[in-house]
Amino acid sequence: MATISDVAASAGVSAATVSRALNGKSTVAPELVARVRKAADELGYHPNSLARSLRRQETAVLALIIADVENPFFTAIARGVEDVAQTAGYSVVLCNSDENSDKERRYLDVAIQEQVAGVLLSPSGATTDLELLRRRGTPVVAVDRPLDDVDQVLVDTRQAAEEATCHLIAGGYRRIGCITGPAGIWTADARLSGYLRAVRASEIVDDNDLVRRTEYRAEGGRAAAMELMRLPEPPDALLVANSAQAIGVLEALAGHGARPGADVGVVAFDDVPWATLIDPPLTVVAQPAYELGAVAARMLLDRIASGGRTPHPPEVRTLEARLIERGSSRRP
Amino acid sequence: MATISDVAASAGVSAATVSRALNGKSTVAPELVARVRKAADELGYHPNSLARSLRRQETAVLALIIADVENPFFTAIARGVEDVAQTAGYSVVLCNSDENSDKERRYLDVAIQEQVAGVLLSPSGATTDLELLRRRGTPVVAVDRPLDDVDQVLVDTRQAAEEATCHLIAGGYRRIGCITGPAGIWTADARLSGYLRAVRASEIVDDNDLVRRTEYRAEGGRAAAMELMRLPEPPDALLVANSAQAIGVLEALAGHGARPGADVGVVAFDDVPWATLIDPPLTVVAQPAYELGAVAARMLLDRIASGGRTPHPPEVRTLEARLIERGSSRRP
DNA sequence: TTGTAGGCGTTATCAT
DNA sequence: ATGATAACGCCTACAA
Repeated sequence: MATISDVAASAGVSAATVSRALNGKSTVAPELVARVRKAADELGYHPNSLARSLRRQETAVLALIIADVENPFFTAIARGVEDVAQTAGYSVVLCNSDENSDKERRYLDVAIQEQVAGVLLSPSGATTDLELLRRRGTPVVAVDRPLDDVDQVLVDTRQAAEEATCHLIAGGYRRIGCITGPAGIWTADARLSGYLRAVRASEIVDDNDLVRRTEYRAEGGRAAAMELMRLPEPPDALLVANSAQAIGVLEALAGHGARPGADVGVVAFDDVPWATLIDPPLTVVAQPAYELGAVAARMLLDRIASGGRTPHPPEVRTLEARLIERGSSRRP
Repeated sequence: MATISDVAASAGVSAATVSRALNGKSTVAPELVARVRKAADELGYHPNSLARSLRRQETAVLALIIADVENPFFTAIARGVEDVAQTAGYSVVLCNSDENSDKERRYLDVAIQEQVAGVLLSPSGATTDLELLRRRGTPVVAVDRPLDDVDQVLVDTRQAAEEATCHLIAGGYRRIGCITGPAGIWTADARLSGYLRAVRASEIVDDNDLVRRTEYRAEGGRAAAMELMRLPEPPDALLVANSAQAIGVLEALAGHGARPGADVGVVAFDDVPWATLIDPPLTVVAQPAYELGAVAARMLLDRIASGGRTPHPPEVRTLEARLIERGSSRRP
């Protein structure tokens, strides 16, 4: 690996000049720039990013901490982040917090230790402590879930849940249940809140016992749906807050011989590729996941570029979700 | 951030002693070790990994280069890698090559430049050039797809394809088609080869025109299935090499009013969570993706630990896939 | 056993 | 505009 001094020697200048020429810093004679460029090319010189980072006290790496790598919603976010970061010359370290505050904290520690340039975080709990990052001046952007005093990119998920519930009501369903995520996870709370708002604004049954909170996994959805369907007065429709849960819910309904749409209306969050393969096809709330990641990455890069000079207060961008009506929320 | 000299000062020793004490290197007086530990704890000292890496010429980072982050098969691999790496104190940088040799090469460059400790790679083409990595002595492990002269963790995918095809033959299907990935991708070739082997060993129709190669995406699967179904003599069963393709295939079959199982037997690679949600449920070849990642990561860490002293020649581990028979490959 | 000193490759400061 | 020099934080000969 050629170093900066190799290039300097080859171009007949000092290492400092090479550095300046290659970084387009202060004014270097155009002729020297050309000579340096040529020498660097010939030697196949690439600056050692470790040394550079050590010196600059900052790496060209972003940390992306998400709750579940196996959830397509989050991988779509990751893709958005990656595409934007990539073109700006940044790498992305993907960290899987597993909806676990401890793991999340550990990854935040790693991020600090690795001196990443910025952190993208979808907080798993309410307990995220950003003090250390703040002290270092490392910018943070919250993705999909809010966080105090930092830039945020969210989905108007409450509005989406309300709309989805209204859609079920309009379809003639009257005992609508809600299966959402654990308390403390913002998206879970927001979806519940939107659901409640729609229910209460209408004449339909408002029964607390039709609400279930469970982890964002198939198993949770299955258990919740089974409980609800065993009720003396089971729901005639379900709003499901997450696609993994939806898998469990649909399995449970099948187990009960209840047909989506005809017997139990179903709307689930997140558009999944298999939504149209099942019968009837699944009505979903499609979230702009890729966009979420791309926008968040851009905000983070802006903060990084502005170098902690905080030229503007924390900003909140809210993207819209889109209801895609299919057979599972329609009586034949 | 406390540095090693802060700790040294606080413990009343030299920085060198702190380094040795904390790294458990050569013999340091037990009493001093204790004093250093205490000082380090009190100051919340964490070694600066940048400086350490610059000095050691190696980082505690693994690069994982996969073909598609949105494919659950690869995310499961990633999880396996991550879990193993994590417990060994390594971070993982996840890179998405998009089945694109250029992107792959770019990421390999990044890996070299970032001086990662090792690379896990599922090669997108046949053209992967490892010369630079080799020169640096960076160990490489191939995952899911082979690569010359390096450790490899593969699935016996040809065998699995053969078995799946035999299963279809045993089910009474006679014109079995095969939709596989692009030429040059090993898994695609191996699956085709297993399919051909089974077909040729039996008495059923062996027609080259029943084979289609297409990208590993839903769109590719859809197009291929449509073509096949429009044939004068369409297939009565399909072996599909990938779950994304399977989505397209199933959509195409539905479009043709062909029912999986009854009209067209279907077996697809990769067990997906929604396999049991569709009607009839999808017969799949379940690959041990998580295991694949975990085993590969362990092999890589072994190589790293042995520090290029190449104590053993390249090793190939082959894991078994499992056929899960469901309704889509059964005539009612 | 412990300390001293040099260097990993860059970049920023200070001269010139 | 350019060059010499120091420093980022750590590790490891080598010396004591």
